[in-house]
Amino acid sequence: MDQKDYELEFFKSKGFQRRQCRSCGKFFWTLGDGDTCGEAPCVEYAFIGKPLLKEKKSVHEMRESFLSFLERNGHTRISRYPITARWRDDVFFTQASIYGFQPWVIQGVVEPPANPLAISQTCVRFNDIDNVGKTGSHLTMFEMMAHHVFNKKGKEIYWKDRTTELCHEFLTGVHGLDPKAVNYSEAWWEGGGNAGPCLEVLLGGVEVATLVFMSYATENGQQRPMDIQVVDTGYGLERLTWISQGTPSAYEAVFGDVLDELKRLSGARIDDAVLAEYSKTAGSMKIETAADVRALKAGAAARIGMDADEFMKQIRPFESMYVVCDHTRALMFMLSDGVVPSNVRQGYFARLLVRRSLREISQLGIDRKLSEIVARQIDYFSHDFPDLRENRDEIIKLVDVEQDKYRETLVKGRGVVQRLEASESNEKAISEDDLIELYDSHGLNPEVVAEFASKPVSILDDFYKKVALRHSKVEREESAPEITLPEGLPATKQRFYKDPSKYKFRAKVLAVQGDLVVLDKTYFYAESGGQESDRGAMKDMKVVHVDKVGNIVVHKVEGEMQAKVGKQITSTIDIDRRKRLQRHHTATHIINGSARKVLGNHIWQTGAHKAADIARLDITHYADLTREELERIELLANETVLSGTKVQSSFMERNVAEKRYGFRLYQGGAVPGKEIRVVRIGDFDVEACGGIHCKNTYDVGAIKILRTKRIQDGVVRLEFVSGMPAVEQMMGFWETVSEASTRLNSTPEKIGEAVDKLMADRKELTKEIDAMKKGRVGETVDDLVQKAKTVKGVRIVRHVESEDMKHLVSLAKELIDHPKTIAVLGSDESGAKMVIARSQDLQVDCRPLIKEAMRLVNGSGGGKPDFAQGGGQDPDKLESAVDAAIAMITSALEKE
RNA sequence: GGGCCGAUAGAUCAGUGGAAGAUCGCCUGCUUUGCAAGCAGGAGGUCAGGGGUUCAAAUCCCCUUCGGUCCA
Repeated sequence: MDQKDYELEFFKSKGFQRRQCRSCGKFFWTLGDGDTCGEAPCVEYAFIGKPLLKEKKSVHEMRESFLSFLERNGHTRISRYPITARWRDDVFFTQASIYGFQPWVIQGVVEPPANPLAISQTCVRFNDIDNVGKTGSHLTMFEMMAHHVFNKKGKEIYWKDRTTELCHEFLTGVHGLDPKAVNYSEAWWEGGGNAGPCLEVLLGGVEVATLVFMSYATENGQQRPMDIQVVDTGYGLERLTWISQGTPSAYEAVFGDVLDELKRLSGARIDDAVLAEYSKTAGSMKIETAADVRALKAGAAARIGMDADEFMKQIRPFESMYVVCDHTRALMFMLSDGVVPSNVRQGYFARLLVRRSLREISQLGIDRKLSEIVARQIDYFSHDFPDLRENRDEIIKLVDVEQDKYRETLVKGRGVVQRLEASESNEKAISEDDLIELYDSHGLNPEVVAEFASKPVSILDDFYKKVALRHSKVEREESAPEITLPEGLPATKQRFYKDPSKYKFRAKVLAVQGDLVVLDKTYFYAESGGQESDRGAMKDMKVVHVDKVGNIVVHKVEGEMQAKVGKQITSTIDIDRRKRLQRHHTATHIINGSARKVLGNHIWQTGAHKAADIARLDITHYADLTREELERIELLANETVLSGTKVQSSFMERNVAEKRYGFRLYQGGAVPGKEIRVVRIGDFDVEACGGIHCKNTYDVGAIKILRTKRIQDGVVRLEFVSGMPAVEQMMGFWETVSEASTRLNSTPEKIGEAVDKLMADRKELTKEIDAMKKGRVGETVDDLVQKAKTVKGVRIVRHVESEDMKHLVSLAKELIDHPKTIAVLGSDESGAKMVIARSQDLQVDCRPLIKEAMRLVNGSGGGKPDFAQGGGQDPDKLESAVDAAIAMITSALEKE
């Protein structure tokens, strides 16, 4: 950290002084005369009960005051990005306002939607989920308000001074904060491969904003200056709102109606002073285990001279209500933005929120569906987020489905716990290992297990740490090495949007690297958005693949290199392939639109792939598709094809497009940039998409859905074909069916009946065969008993035939029902098989006998003393093995 | 993406290498005015699929598929 980074003109001109916190040692800038930095734990919350801003604001008012203040100061207000960061593969959720601009805008690949801009970005973070409700300020979902500037060389807009000035003006000018009450502390920020100095804006014990000046990119542990210097601010909407109201906790300030409703339903009461005291202490402590929380609460209780148990009893329901408020708000935004609860990835976090909320609601004794509380959240927030109202029914449906799934898990879990208790050999209670297993494998947390168990269960404080130990960390696999191109190549001019029917063109070769060719312009479509690349020819070389590296198009060729840098070269595109890809891409949009119309507004694309011969689309949905739903989707898709609707692809201002079509645009993930390409199929489907499409739905020809598959909980994959492949598929089906029906001596229409008949016949035959076999055993038994030789009053039955083991066993069982009988049976079917069995009135141990006899056929055997089975490899020696066994039995009997 | 648990009759589940089981449900008969219940009998299985080990695999090992669950 370099002190010069923080010596701002703004500070000097206003008379700020640089001081060092006597408690934590941090340096900070201030107009006041305090000697601490101004953040807990160095100071206590100073605003509880005495708000620092001139007026109390709700979250709605605070957000609006921030955004309009920036608008007045030359910023363009843009809409929030979805909470699920579909445009990135390194994170699941939008965790900060800057996420919407990473990586492309920050790297300079695409232009920002506006510059400078103002935004209030919905974010979720799950790392502190255990602290939610307990600390008074932690939230899983929050809004990060921000002004961002992207400064290119020679086109600087503003940097540290103006940023800090805006912040200071917002707090003191707009909200009447005493200029002496705010400190700006020096810090260093790092994240997502970038770094830079930052100022933490500290106020009343709380950090209300961070002003980051992103300056460096970290590569291989080295820092180099970024091409674009980024102002990355982040203002905590909830914290500012809290400070403006001075309530005992942030939750009391943020959740308004919803919290009131929960208080009414639960009937819980608490003295504000108790809450305030708890909040003050909670804010200054790091919570790691359940024991920490207990110590914290005991401390707070002592300070207000209250009994610790009584304090806990009062606090507990409030913690539960805060958790429910926070979780349901986060859930509402996640579900609205297209997360479907699931057991993996993003969906898991939605599930987590639902299950945690349900447990707290049951703790509170509130007998309401979770969706009813979520509905209150929607009502409270939909004025500022109209898409919430639009998706209301879907959100509620998803919550209800998820609540049902948890109920099922609990029903199953109850059975597991009961069986576990029943199987415990002694009277021991459920062990710690059992608890971990039940949680990790069956989703039952210890509290739930304790409820199900008949005996008391002891729960350790470090339970969740023990669970974490079972999940060893695995190194992330490195992705394939990137293609390295010569420095300084200009962006390739991509011409296919302008003239998608141009299949032959000349262009200048800019670079050749191995089998890769870069041109100054191209009509080849590079693989992106799930659409495979074009193929074709470049002079006599085959173009086998086309990729985009940054904004440079790279053609991979096969054959002797004919491209020469600086020379023109002629290329042709494989027209048939291109047309198939176009059809499949347009068909994908049509299927997506059909699925949403049939299944509901929660349907989002979560993946797609368009090849020349088949396409697939993954959609978010909470259940398998029924046959009827599938048929309706396919029917609607084909009706849309036949409607002959124009497919319009055009570039639009991002803000205009969002205003007109909403977030639905971003099916394939948010597309950054000032201008986005919008593909619109009438009123049926509108998506931001860079792919090449048909001009009219007619051109798609036909769509045939081949199969659907639930690829994970919450995601359904549809595989389909369009155009000629659709016709080919249908012809193929027909051929298979008619051939099969011919073989069954039937017709395609009656093939079902024919199969039924065949199956019935088969079953009957199997039964008859079994019955016949059984009958024969009965016939043989008497015969064999008659013929048996007798040694000292014991019958020894000898029988060798060619039957399966099952037959030998049932024969032996019948034989030894006779008194004083030993059966020695052999079979040479698939190797040598043998059974030696005796009636209950004899003492001979059959096991050594069979072992010894089977040694002769290169095998072994065993079983019970009265019934032994064995076998070996040499059927030729079976007879002598049987004889050997009988000889052993005979000599044993004679010795007695 | 990773860890763990699991897949046996229509359902819920037993079954530690030697003939595939229980309970509920289903069918038939008896009983009853009818229903519930009871009694007697019966049907119902690719032990998820594929390899391997073994004389012998539902059972042990490997792979695949599917489900559940925890974590990222």
